[in-house]
Amino acid sequence: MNPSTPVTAASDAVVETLTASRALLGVIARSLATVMDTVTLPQFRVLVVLSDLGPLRMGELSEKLGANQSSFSRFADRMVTAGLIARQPAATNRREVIISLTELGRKIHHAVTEARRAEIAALLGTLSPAERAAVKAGFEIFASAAGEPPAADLMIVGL
Amino acid sequence: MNPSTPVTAASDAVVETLTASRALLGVIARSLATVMDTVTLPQFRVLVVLSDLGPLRMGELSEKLGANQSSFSRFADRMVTAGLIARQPAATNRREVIISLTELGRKIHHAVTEARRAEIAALLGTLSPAERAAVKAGFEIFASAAGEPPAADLMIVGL
DNA sequence: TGCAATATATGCCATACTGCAATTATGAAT
DNA sequence: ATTCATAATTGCAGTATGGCATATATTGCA
Repeated sequence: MNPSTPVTAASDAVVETLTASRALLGVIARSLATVMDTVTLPQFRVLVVLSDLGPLRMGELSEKLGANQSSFSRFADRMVTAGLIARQPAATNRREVIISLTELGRKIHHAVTEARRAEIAALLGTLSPAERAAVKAGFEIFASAAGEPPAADLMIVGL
Repeated sequence: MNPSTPVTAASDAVVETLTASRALLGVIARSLATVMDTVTLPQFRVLVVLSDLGPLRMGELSEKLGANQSSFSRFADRMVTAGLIARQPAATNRREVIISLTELGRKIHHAVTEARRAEIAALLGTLSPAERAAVKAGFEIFASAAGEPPAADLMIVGL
């Protein structure tokens, strides 16, 4: 088969995509490394969800995380003890409990996000403007074709 | 600030990169979803290492995984019981134990890799040849700037 | 008021993973 | 041959996560 056929060009693109995905996974992993002595991966996932969606009821939160409600209650215990989240009774309903990020929880989430952003910025900074434009274009096309991953999918790997 | 200044162009590229990284994380997560009832994430990481490097001694393997040697011995117990890996005494040295993938272990690793490849191929298949070329170019530039992530980094997230 | 539904928490228990210290088996060296 | 070093395992103990069934508190409805 001729290396310049569309089929080969397509599988080349697959290979490049897989390679790039490993590189990005490295960035993600390193961004997490600094906080892994303070939070576990599942716990960090909670920080992400709360950061994205704001304070949530216990039930809603456990559902978003795909966790058993009773398991999550104890899971929350540990995170409260660690000072990452706070339980507060709902204003309107005394049997509901609202979970929100504490300052520490917010700070940890921010640190990870920022580390990720900074590493990518540094990396792109080493490129020429033309290269950077090519990266932006390629990623833009890919991301719009792939769409945002459902939250449930990301939960699988705890990120 | 004018939206067409280099600075803005650069941060646009950062945003696109972060968005694409989430999309790729979704692909990775989904590829793992099917096997998560058979292996845990740390266990899958072992399959990856053995698949990349071939059979290894207990000590080498535990070191590559950043795990305590005694912890890993029991970790291996579970994986042997699950039929994912096999212990064999080394040919040259009766005190060394070599760990290798079983058929099942190999099959699971392959299933994940293949699922990942297939989803990306399908995704890229929806693009025009020009778009696909742009993706390939962008990812190629990014990947070569980022380099392969150290194995230790990937271990952090268990992938 | 009494009863059903809802939201959370607890009792109980099981598994995965982890580390430190001590043990066993083997190999290497003097 | 005895001693030292190396490779792996095991005893012991602890944390994190998970689920099922049950209990408690509160709300809403009849």
